Amino acid sequence: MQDELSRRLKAKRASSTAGLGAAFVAAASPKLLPGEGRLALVLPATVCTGPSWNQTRALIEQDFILDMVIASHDPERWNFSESTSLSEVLLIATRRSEEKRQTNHRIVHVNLWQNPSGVLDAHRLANAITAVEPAPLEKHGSALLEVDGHHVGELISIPEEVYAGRKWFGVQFARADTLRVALRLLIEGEVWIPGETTTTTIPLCQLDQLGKVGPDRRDVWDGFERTGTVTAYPMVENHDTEQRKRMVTEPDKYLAPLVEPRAGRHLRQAAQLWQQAGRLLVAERLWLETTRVVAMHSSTPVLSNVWWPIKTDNEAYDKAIAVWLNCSLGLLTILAQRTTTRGGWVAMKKADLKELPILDLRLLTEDQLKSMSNLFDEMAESEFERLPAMAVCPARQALDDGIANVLGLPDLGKLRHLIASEPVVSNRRL
DNA sequence: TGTGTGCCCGGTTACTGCTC
DNA sequence: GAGCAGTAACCGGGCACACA
Repeated sequence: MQDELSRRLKAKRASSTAGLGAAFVAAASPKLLPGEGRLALVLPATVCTGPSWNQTRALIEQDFILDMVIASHDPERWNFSESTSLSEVLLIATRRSEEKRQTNHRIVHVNLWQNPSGVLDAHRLANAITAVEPAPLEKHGSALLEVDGHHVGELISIPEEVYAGRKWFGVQFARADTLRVALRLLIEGEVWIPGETTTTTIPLCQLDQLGKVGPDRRDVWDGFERTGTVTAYPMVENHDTEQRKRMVTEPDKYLAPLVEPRAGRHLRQAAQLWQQAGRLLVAERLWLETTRVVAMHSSTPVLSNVWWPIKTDNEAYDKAIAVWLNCSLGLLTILAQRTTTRGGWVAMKKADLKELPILDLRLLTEDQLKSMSNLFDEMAESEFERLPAMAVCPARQALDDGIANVLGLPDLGKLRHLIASEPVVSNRRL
């Protein structure tokens, strides 16, 4: 794995846009001390936000200290390299001896709302970065980047220890306040709405503590073939966002177990795969701009080609989790945990889904759990707007209000607006 | 032609059970 | 317990296809 990452890192470094990286390194990174060296890397966002994020960081931190992470939230250009259109992240790190490492090191995140299009623009932006003191994560306020009278991004600094055992959440949101809401929820279990002085604590746990995530689409393909004929193995097929508007779904296809393995493949035992079928479904890959629901509930256990089936031992849990993941707080956790491929084209990897922080239903009162389940039943047939319209979507508002009522939370309207206007969701510049 | 969605190749890594 | 083999679990990403 390390060898593979080394190869990919070197390949990526060689193909990166030298002008942008050089400009940032020259103007925007901290001054070097004698004996120190500097490294600028452009990496695919999948490397920083996907399941291999920890190996990537370990590789860099063998000899370097990460100083700055620059991410583009510009829908017109998610990339820094000329050779790709996929989302990328620019890292600036310093080779520093062990004794010179600071104990209170902070990583500066630069989240660009407009990605500079050339070397001269990059220089001006880099100079602007040096002129702005990053806003600390722990405090309020924004450190806006201004070039030619236009705000083109934000700086926020995050203590290194916040990232212990966690992926680089700092690249996931364009604005500091959205990031603060997400991190306070994920790390502290605190629901905080920007502008409010109080917070509400809710119990969270990992998704795999409440249910088991089922087989991926490859496994299903290696054990079954799809058919319109009724079999003992129902499935939910595809993710047409014009069809998937509700939290409730029914099987719409069937699976027939393979007798022989597909060419060049091992046969997966259908019975074994079927043991992992679930009533709860969570989107495996999605376009944030078009998607309406990220989790659904089926009346019977199913497998799927584009949804993760999740098997719990409690149908009330299935319904409550579907409600939670589709409300603004659940969506925020999905966005934070996502693997970015290109802008709003994102994936929920199995490893990330298992660790996804969700409401710990085991710690709710019986009445609260019943209310969550009832909320699902009441809203099962409601149609949701696409995520960019979630701020004005009556169904999403009703869902948020219902959750807030059950858990004693403040109004989540401001959070809906924040999420809906994130460029990765709206596909529009801030 | 671009966007959105789905298919599936060609693997690697993790896990498990067996033998010594 | 170490080493090994077979199997299960999992993945990146290129490409196909429908449709506007």
